[in-house]
Amino acid sequence: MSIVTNETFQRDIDALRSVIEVEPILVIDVETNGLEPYKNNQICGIGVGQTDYLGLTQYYPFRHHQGENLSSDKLTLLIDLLNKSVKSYVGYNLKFDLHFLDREGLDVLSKELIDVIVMVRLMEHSDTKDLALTPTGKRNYGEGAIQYDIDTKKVLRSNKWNKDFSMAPPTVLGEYCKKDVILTARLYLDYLKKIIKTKQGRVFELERQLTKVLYKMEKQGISIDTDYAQQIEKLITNRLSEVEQEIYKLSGKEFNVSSPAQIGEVFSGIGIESPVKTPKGQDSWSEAALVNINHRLAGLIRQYRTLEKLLSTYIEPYMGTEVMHTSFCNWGTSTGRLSSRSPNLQNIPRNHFNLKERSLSEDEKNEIRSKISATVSTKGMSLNQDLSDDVLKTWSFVGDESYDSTNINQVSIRRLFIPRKNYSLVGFDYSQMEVRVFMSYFRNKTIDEILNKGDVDFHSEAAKLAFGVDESSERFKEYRQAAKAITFGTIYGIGNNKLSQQLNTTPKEAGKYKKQYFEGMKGSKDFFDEVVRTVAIRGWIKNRYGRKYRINPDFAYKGVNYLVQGTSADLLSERMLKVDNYLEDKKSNILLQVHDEIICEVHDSELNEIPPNIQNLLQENSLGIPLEVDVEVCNPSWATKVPFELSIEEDKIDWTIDWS
DNA sequence: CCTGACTCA
DNA sequence: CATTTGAGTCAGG
Repeated sequence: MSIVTNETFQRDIDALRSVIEVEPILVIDVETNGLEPYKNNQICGIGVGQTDYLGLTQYYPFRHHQGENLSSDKLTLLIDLLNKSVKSYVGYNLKFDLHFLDREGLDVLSKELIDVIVMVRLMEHSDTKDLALTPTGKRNYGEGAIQYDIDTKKVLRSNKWNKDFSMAPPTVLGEYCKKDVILTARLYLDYLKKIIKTKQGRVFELERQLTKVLYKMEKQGISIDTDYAQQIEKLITNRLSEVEQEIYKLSGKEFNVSSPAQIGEVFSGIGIESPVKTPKGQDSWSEAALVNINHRLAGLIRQYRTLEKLLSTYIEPYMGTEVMHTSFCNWGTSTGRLSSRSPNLQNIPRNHFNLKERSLSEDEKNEIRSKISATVSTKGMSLNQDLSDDVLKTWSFVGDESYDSTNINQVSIRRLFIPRKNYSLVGFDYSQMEVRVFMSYFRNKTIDEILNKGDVDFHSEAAKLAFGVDESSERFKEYRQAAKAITFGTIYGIGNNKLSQQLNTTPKEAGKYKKQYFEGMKGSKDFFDEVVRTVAIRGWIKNRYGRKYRINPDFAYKGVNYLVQGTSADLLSERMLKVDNYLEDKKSNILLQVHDEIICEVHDSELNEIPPNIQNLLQENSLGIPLEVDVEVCNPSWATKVPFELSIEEDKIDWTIDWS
């Protein structure tokens, strides 16, 4: 009997105390009334267990809407015991549970945190997407091991308790929670062995420490300018209905502009078919298709989609939110990158948007034409006709990174993100990180010369090496573009077909460019071939941090991408531990990570000292790759970036020096 | 190539 | 009828 009641509490907590005394490591899982610890959700009960899953498991119910809850003084007693005696917590997606427990007074930061889902990621096949507890249990131990989950979910649903688990009685939810604890413990022990056996101890240690750093970032959150959110919500809604009305007018009827099927009907009504097909052969109404339709309706639909997306993804979730807390997953990707959820703060638009259509000068039209062809070529499309003025005009809503806060017709999503009082947001951005890591895999004299040039344009250097041209050549820009496409194509593992689309040439021609590139970029071909050969033979490779990738030999080319992206990711994770350690006794904090950059809040009193030190910490690395980090101050918001400069305090200036 | 959020069907 | 699922689209790297 280990659904704890008021009557058995003393005996149960004594039993718990004695197992912690023997081994101060505890598996933990909380049940809650929702998924948002920083909004109104709370725990309704706490499950604990030994890592030996045949040992003790208990469920302490506190806030169920039916059945027997423990009195609140008992919650205090339990938390006190944990704070005093436990050294390590083990959990499945552990940060989630800890955010809730933190609010109940649990000491998190002085403990060792072990997230089993992170361990599972290190061992699973790279193609495995669903790492949730029950699918993982099923993969490892079969259907029987997770039957309890299926059964309980059925009960919860039939009673309509599935939206809010605290509606269920402790007898139902407690048993369920205990079984989750047991399954977590079993996975922990098994995966610990697997990680040791595959010699991934180092990368696991990195991930284990990273878990706490991410936890701190999530808890800190980032401040939102709620006034600005309200302001642009209104502006965008108004603009959206203007656009909507014009779409209805042009198409002669009202319809759901979000529905591709209905867009198809409207276009066929005015005798237009899409120049692009979906993989299934239907008419596509994607951006790449709409761009090629010389009709104002196409431009307005693009605009409508963008405005809708802004509202639903980037504005509504922020309304009335003073501080936004994301969740970083260090188990979400097959390469080892982080991902960010609810909300995703790693895909906030960089560019601003213009809400007012204006007539364009010839210069502006040409600017837009080149913007369109750039957009189109990166998506592998070609532009097959010139657009008339009324269509071109619909493009005036596309902005760039130069947000102007005084222009009331511009809106920027990054403008929502502001520093706390007495802080500045400072961005630290690796320049060409993945290219540098790629080159580091086949370092030789030629490559080292490029890597050590400092702030260099890699694509130009690659063009020079591969095609024997220099800046004086008339066609240098084309060659540079080709080199850039091949570098990224190789890193991403695209084929000649897709490469030829990006280069706007035939696959055969693309193959020729690629051959030239590999010959000029000494060592790159050997590296590429070696990766493909290894994956094809034995089905796995390891990156520079020892992270193992199990890859389907039919897609062996993916290996290069995994190595480059994964090594970059692990390198940044490793540096984040150093930065976190450095900031421990400071007022400043890391807030976000966006794959090749971190964003920190730096206290005014530390603004001269900290940015250069973080820059140095990020540039150092155990792989000896020459890395360049740009430091930019984001003031007054994330929308505006200015290169960092030391601010000189007047009393430190030596006025006796004659600068003339 | 690697993601996550939203919408429709 | 409510809920889940896959595809399509688009934001970031």
